[in-house]
Amino acid sequence: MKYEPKQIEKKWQDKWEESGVFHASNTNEKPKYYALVELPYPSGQGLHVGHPRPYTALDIVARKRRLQGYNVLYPIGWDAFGLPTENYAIKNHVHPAEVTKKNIARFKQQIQSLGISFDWSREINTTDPDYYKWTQWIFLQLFKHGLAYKKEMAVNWCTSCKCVLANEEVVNGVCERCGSEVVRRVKSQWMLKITEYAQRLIDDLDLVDYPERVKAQQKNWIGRSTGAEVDFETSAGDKLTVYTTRPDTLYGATDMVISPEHPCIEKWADQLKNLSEVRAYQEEASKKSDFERTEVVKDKTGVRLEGVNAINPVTGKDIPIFISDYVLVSYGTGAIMAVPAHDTRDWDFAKKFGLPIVEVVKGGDVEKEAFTDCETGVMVNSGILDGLSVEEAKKKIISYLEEKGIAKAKVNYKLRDWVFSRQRYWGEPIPLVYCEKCGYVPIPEEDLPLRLPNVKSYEPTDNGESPLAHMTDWVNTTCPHCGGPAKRETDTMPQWAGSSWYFLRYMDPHNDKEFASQEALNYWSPVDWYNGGMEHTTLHLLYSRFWHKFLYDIGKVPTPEPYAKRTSHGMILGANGEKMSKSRGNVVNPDDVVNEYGADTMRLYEMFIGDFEKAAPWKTESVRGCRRFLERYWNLQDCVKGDGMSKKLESAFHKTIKKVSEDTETLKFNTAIAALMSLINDITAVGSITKEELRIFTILLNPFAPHITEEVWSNLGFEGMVCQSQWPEYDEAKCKDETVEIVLQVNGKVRMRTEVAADISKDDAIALAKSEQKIADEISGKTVVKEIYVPGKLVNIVVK
RNA sequence: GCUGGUGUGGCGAAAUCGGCAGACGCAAGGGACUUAAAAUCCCUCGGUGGCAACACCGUACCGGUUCAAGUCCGGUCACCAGCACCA
Repeated sequence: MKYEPKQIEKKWQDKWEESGVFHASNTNEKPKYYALVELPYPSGQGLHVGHPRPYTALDIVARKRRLQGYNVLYPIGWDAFGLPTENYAIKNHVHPAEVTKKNIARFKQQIQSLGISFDWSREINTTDPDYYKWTQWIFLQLFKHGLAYKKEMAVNWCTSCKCVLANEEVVNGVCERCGSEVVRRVKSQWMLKITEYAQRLIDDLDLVDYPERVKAQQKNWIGRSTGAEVDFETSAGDKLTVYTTRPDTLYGATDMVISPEHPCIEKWADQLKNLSEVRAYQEEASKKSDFERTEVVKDKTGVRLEGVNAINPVTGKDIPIFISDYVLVSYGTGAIMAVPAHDTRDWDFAKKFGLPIVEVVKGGDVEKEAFTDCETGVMVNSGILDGLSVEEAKKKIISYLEEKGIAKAKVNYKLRDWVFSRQRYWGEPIPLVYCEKCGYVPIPEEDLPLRLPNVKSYEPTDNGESPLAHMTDWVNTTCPHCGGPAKRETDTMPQWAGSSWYFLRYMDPHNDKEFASQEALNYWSPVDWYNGGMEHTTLHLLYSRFWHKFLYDIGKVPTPEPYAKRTSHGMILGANGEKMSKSRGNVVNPDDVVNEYGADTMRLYEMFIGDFEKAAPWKTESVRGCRRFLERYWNLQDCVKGDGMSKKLESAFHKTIKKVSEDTETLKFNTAIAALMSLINDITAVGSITKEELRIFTILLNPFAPHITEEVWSNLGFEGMVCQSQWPEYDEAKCKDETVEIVLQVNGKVRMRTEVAADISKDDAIALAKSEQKIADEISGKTVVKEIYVPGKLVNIVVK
């Protein structure tokens, strides 16, 4: 009997689907387990070899949990709104919904060929009106709670997509998706107040089990800093407020810098002697893209505001005010106090403009460079602060200024609100109408979903309006509030909307009364294990935590955090170690691998390739090794002799059960497979296997290679399917061998190895070592200083 | 610059608490079987020296702690990812 994956894989996939073994139940006595992978975007290229890596990994976890007696939810769906589909539709004159349907069919067929144990009865699709009804509903709740607002603001505009991008979607000044230039444009946009949740998004990271790098990256992105806002009197008779994290250096503030967009400039326009110069600088700054403005290497530029000065509140001195584009209007108050001696940017600026540099923290040479160390410095030239440490000085100056009413402690975040509107067709319509009398009014919840109308052309427009704006029939409507004429919002939601809550829908996907029932939410929440890509750490992962916290606040979900545990997989690279891409010509299609080697080999190889969390290059030669292993396993069917556990293999089996059980919990699939390979080497050495041993081996291998193990299971005549059997237990006592090989060392150098009883005493072990001729020769004539015995490992005799 | 991470054979990689460096697999070389090839099975496989037993060296680099360091500590270099004029 030869191993022919083609003949068995489809057969078992059909049996699993027909029998519904992987369908989760919402009413079950068993403990629940919710395993989740990021729902894919069904692109036109189909699956590539990177997709199955996380799917297989959590499939192993899901299958193992079922064998351990859990009621497992392991769902899948499609995040199908988005630009690539829309662009393809425009180019080829097909409806995006048609493209989406086709792409999904292809993805589904490909994923199913891998034997992933998804519960297909809960499949969702973010572009399905029955789904986006609830995306719109959540948006309306955000709106009703004041967390969605419209704002005229400078936004990132992708020149090629002709669409606004969120800050998170701009990478190195270009569009994350298409790589085109991103410019600033002032537009009125829907915003979501994610900043209101900034602190909780940091704090609640303590509640969850995420990799350190994910937590660090999120904290970094939110960018909390503590400091103070300080008011400076100006010669114009008003106040200029700055934000600083170093209030301790206030005595060293010798000038002020405000951003070119700062409103004070308009206020002071009449008093500025060099207004035209100031205007010219503002004009220049406004033309620059964000990327140009934030390039670090470039020289500082700026213009002094002639005619208005500020007064340092502690030294009483007049100090000049500059405008410069190194100060951002969108952070803090858009104005800073410059302390050239203790801030590198202020130092550069002061050097360029010949401004004084006053040292107020001793410890460096401020003529050579800014001294920014907060740990070691001591305050000088600082009146009431002299002699204090930086930390002490911060506290003292803030309370001193607070008493005088000119400062207050302040926390700031780098995180900005989420730009939520897109000027494109293929997204969820924003369910609001604009009425001249009533303003923005939500459409009634019972009218949801607000369906995307069929348009003839999806072309984005150059004036920045959504293609929906041309559909006057659809746009013109009546105000749900006053009944007067009104216009629909024509922007759509960003792609991130649908994926910000999809994991909740899986819990109760066919509910038409609620996004999910309370019972389902209470039963399944939270997601027990969520695996996804690192690239989503500051996008999807942060956005969905925000939405979930909001739903928690309004009493709709039972837990403050959506995901109890998050892990991240590494990318699968081309054979040349580069990222797989069409242009590099190094793309491997999973269909080809499945065709040639079978899905089980494909799965096994993807798990064996290396550290799950690290990137790994694909090597087709290495795939063979996994196929060989499966064939050796297949051939064990011909070597079955006897029942029960054989003495020879007992401890090897217990050790392997232990190793595989533990390693699959810690993402070490590669070493779990290595352990199974070792066990097969042991079995081959013995020459035969009992039926019971093969039964256990089959269960252990089942989560990794589900098809071949079902076939062997049925060939052996066992009841039911392996995937419904029970995960084997190991006995710690039986994991130990009776004898072990230990190393005999002299002065830490290995001199020889010997077999001893596992429970040998220290004295006996050392005596045994000394009785060996080789060791005795080494130590003779020397003084024994120390004797070390590490049970099961080694004896070390230290001599002088 | 800041944050997090990585550095081990020809290659992918292993190595709970500091305790045999290189498990497992790939590739390569040799052998068996075969008319032959493929497949399979067996052997070798970090470096240097040696006929050999064996010895010495070896986990990016320099130093330290320790009976013992890939692992801990201090410093340096290189690479990867994220952030970056955020005051």
